[in-house]
Amino acid sequence: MEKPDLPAYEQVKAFIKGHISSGEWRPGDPVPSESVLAQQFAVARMTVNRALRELAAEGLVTRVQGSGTRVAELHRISSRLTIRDIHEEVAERGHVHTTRVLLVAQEKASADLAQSLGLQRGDKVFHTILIHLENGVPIQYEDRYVNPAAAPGYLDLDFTQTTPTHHLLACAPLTEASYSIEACLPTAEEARQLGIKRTEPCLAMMRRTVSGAHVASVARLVYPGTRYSFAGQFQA
Amino acid sequence: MEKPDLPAYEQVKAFIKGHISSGEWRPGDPVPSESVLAQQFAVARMTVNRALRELAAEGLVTRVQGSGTRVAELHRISSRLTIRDIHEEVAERGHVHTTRVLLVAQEKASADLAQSLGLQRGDKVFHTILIHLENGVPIQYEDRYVNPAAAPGYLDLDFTQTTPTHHLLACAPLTEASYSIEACLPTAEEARQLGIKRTEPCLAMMRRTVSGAHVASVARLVYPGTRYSFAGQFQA
DNA sequence: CAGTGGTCTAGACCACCGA
DNA sequence: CGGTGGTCTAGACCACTGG
Repeated sequence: MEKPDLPAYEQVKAFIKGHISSGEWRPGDPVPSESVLAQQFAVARMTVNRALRELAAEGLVTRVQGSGTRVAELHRISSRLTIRDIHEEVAERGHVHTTRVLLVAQEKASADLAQSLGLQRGDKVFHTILIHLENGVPIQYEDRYVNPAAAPGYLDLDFTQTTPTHHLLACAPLTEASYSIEACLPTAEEARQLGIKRTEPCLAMMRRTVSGAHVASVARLVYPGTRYSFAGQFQA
Repeated sequence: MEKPDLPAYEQVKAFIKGHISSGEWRPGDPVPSESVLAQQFAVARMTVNRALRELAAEGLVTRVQGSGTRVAELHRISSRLTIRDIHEEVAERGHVHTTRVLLVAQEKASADLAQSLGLQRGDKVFHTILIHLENGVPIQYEDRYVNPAAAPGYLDLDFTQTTPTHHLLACAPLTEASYSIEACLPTAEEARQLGIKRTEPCLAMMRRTVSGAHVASVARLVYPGTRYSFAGQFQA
């Protein structure tokens, strides 16, 4: 009795999922129409519609108006990669997060940086460099530029108490973000601050966040390869 | 006239999204109740319900039965990382994908491997090692173990014509997958086959796929850091 | 208790597809 | 053309929350 009274639309979903994951219905095969399923389960078509709509959103089936519903070609495994505030992430592991502040400054934007932030060359930008530690061990080197228009009070923060991410999310509502992850070797300075050898590979994430009309911030986050990994999973 | 007749539920979603991304409604603020919005837009409550349900699924609002709907704390930026068949990925860039086959063998599982695949130590497993090339340049070293129960005919494939991923998806419907990405240095053999120096950092993805009751496959995919990166983006 | 969201119904009209 | 999915309605009952 593990499913006392699953909602009807969940029962329909489970029915379809079962046939798909058992291999009985193969990619490309048609799924019974909404009206057929509605009769079969003795529920309203709207209920079946919700079930199929959610399965489509999950990528398990594809739907074409006028044509029908089919089992999706599962060639793209897609999973959510979640990027979180590092303080929360460490705290959730039951560990202690501390921050070492290396630089808090106002600078003039270089041509490249101005481009990234949507500013003019020479415009003022905020620049911080921090080391994040988990139980005293460095796990991230954070080199960040912030658009003053998005977070005017940024430089006045006490970064040992608040992470840049936390403040930026609070004061510049996030509308868009992009990132890329690659492998690299640390610079001399990064290696020194992270306490690793220059030959130790690292994960580098470049992240750019947009808030409304402004690019809020661009950051380069370097993680020692032996102390960090990105993980995720996918469930049908 | 860019939105001739957006569906009603989309209009409600747009209304809410607008207030959130403009910063007018801040994280934690209450969103008008379903009945209020239904009156305001002169639509049925079901329509508003769908709008709010989808916004909740997108992570923009949180809903608690009996309490209400609130603007979500946007502390987790979450985006879809899509894992795709490398052949498709290369083909989509308009490039040529080729494969170099280094090993196709049947082996006895070591204790560790048996554990990963859900088998007993000494059970037979299939093992392949391939190099994937994009326009003749090595971009991935694929070291894969396959559970014979999930893909009995695996060893008979011509891996210069079909990728393991492609065959596995076709013959063992995917129900679950997990992965982790980390930075590493290549082994001597990996470096040699990829044509890189042993000091060049790489991205390594460990991937484990499950099909129904079986673990179908575990693979280690090594990418030269200078030739590959994972990228994604998030849109509010 | 009144208000909220969670679910469901039995209809309906429409746009679209394929034969 | 008939069948499909896309959307919508005006009700309904329920479980849950908060004061």
